[in-house]
Amino acid sequence: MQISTQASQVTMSHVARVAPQRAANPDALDLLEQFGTTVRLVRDHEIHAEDADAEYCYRVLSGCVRTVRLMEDGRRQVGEFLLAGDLFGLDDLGTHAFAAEAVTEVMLRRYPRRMVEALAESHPALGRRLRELALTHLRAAYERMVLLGRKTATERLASFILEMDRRHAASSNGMLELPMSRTDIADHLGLTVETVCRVLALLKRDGTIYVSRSGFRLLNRASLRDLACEMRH
Amino acid sequence: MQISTQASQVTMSHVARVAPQRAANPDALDLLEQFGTTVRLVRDHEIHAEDADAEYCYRVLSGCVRTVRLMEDGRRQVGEFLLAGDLFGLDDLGTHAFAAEAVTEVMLRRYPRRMVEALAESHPALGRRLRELALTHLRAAYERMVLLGRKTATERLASFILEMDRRHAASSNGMLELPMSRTDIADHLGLTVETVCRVLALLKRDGTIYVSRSGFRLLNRASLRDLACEMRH
DNA sequence: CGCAGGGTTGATAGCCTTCAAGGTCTGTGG
DNA sequence: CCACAGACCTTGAAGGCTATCAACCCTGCG
Repeated sequence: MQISTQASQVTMSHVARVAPQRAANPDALDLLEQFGTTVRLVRDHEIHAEDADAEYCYRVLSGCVRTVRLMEDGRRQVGEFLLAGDLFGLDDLGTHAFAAEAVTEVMLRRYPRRMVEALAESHPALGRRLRELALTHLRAAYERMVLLGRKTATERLASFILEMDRRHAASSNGMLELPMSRTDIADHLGLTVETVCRVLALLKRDGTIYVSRSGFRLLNRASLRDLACEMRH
Repeated sequence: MQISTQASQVTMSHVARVAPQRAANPDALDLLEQFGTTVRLVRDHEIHAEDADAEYCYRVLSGCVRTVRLMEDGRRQVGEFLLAGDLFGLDDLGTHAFAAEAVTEVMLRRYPRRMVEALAESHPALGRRLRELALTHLRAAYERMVLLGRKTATERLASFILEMDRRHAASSNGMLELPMSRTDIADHLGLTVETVCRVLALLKRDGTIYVSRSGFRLLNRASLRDLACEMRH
């Protein structure tokens, strides 16, 4: 295990919040902090396997994580990408439905599930927060069902780029840096690498986005929103 | 509104449980019962709209409900089918992400969300149960992402039939009666009606299932499971 | 410098959709 | 009781979107 566990000396200020909140109104999730351990993982390291007992849950401090489901014949579905501030490993009951892997080198804060559940028992606010979190994820999952079930390749890419732009608060100088490969994006959107490339080339030609190997620049948000076929947002 | 609200005289014995449990270990959800109202709705009646404030949640007593998302150009995604015993309307925070409609004539037990949330505050067991429920739905949602993102038409149908068979406890004489139309099934699986028909015809020719207008008979479960491409179950 | 892995582009194929038409069932009204 | 209308289902033919196969490019790194 190439995990470098550091002493649990992380103060609150170092920990990205799940949702930015007023300092006066601390997040119930902060309760977990005292039981957290910080770990650093190299690129492509498996954080937990499919079907593994859900011993821990995690918060991404930096870097990017993907959740993955592999079919016997090699077909792959990327459930989601987790960015700094995101929690994962809480959406499972006994065992994880998806594996989790480091897309880039990542720093994670790791919490024992057993401890989380115990805390939730004694702190109703935490229990409430956990349910709220599950419901937020559920809504995102339903949204993705529409994407996977009914949207075209172009619509999927447009939706994906907008979602990433929305989540990626820290986009330096208007550039949306995306750490995952084209293959990862394809497996997330139910497409192939080639289709992802072609659609990105189209959007680039249209002047809708600028595309480089590791990122995008959104040149025409209105056009993207039209393409994404979403009513809200 | 063609809702016939009946006096709240339903005793526990009339209410299907979400998950069958030992009578000695009552479900925390039973707490809601005293605040429930029974309503009967005709086929195709809208139970709640997309984006509607989530005022109520529901338990299906009999019949079938679908959750639906409509895109501007008419494309439709059926989120899920709810059968007797299933709860819905709890998976939303402020507003419903999908509309809900009666597939058949349905009897519903309706509970005010406000009351549910209040009860969850004072009864930790209920809060826990609600989170458990959300996580169960979340797992199902992730499973469906694999289906929509990576499975072929045949695999989708096989998975669907097996899922329905699993959930539809009361299948009289081995016949799996499905109340929803081919169009509903298609919109649930990200396919067209025609494809659903063709694949069903194939499975029938193979001798895997028997198909009639309103139901199926599973003749070869092993074959179906192979086709479904699921490791578990 | 050469290699390996990811990215891009082109040509072809295939699965599913679209369009079209006919079939079947059900409920309704004469 | 029967005829009819309409909705749903089924099947066929053609087309399109995306996948597959293949080749080449680019970049980072040993």
